[in-house]
Amino acid sequence: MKPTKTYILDDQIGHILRKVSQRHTSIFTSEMPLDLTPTRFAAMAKLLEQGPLSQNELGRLTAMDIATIKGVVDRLRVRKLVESKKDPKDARRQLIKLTGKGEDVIQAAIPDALEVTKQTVDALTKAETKQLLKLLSKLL
Amino acid sequence: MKPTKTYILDDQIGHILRKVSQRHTSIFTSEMPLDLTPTRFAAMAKLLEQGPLSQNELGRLTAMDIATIKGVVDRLRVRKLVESKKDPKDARRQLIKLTGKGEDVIQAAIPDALEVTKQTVDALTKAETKQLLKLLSKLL
DNA sequence: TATATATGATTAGTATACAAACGACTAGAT
DNA sequence: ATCTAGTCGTTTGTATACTAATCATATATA
Repeated sequence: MKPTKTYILDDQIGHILRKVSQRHTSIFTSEMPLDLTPTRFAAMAKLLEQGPLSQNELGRLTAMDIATIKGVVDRLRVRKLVESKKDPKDARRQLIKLTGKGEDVIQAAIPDALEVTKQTVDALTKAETKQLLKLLSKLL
Repeated sequence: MKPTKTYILDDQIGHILRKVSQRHTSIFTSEMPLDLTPTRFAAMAKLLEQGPLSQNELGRLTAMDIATIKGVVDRLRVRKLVESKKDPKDARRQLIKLTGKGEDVIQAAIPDALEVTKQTVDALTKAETKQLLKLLSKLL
């Protein structure tokens, strides 16, 4: 008789990753006083870091699919946090850049985001956090 | 003059978690030959583990919001992988259970899911994997 | 130059994910 | 017995996330 393989969902790395990500999102939502989601924040933080980028570039740098980044940029544009204009060098591209308001918002949000990171790894020592980041990075 | 805090997106635990989760989902999608998403698989695996459960219970055990688990169960029901009936003990509840087909499908999928887990942590030694799971579990 | 290939962006469709508001029902306290 | 607090489930709305199809534009190369 063929033995049934045991499969305990809660022991699987994928399920654990999902739950840890959920907790992070939850911390982000409760700690971020501005109307910013994790992805909207990520897009703006990357624009602050890198300056104007094409939409696809921004997506690649924030690990968002081209369809996903489009929605994120659209919602940021509605809120006047970013604006886009044609790239004079390449007619296919839309250059996305922070507005003045967008820059103010992201600057104001960064301390809160650092606090989110801090709270997320609250249960770990500094050494454990470093080790965790090292191990996770190996999985990319 | 107030110094601008540096914020490097790629160093933040939340962003790294998101990317690792994306990679896991991608492995799942390519390795799973059946028409199963990670959440559909998780719901069925938990039903196999625990037997019939109410919809809300199933959601809690799989870390899905009540609105999310509803959609997942609906889609599983359309595919005749689960069925629901009134709980005779509590008129509010719908008891969700695997169908015969559902049981066959989840049993067949388990080896593939174990392979997904294996590939996800491929870059780590056994000891590193154990350490990673331990650290992640502390964050829950 | 002509063409093949690659890249940028949009759209449609499916599937999570969560908040908020609602109605139905249970169980515990009084 | 009734009131109340909590639970179960649905629905609506917003926001990711990815696939596939499509179209426009660039670039490389034959």
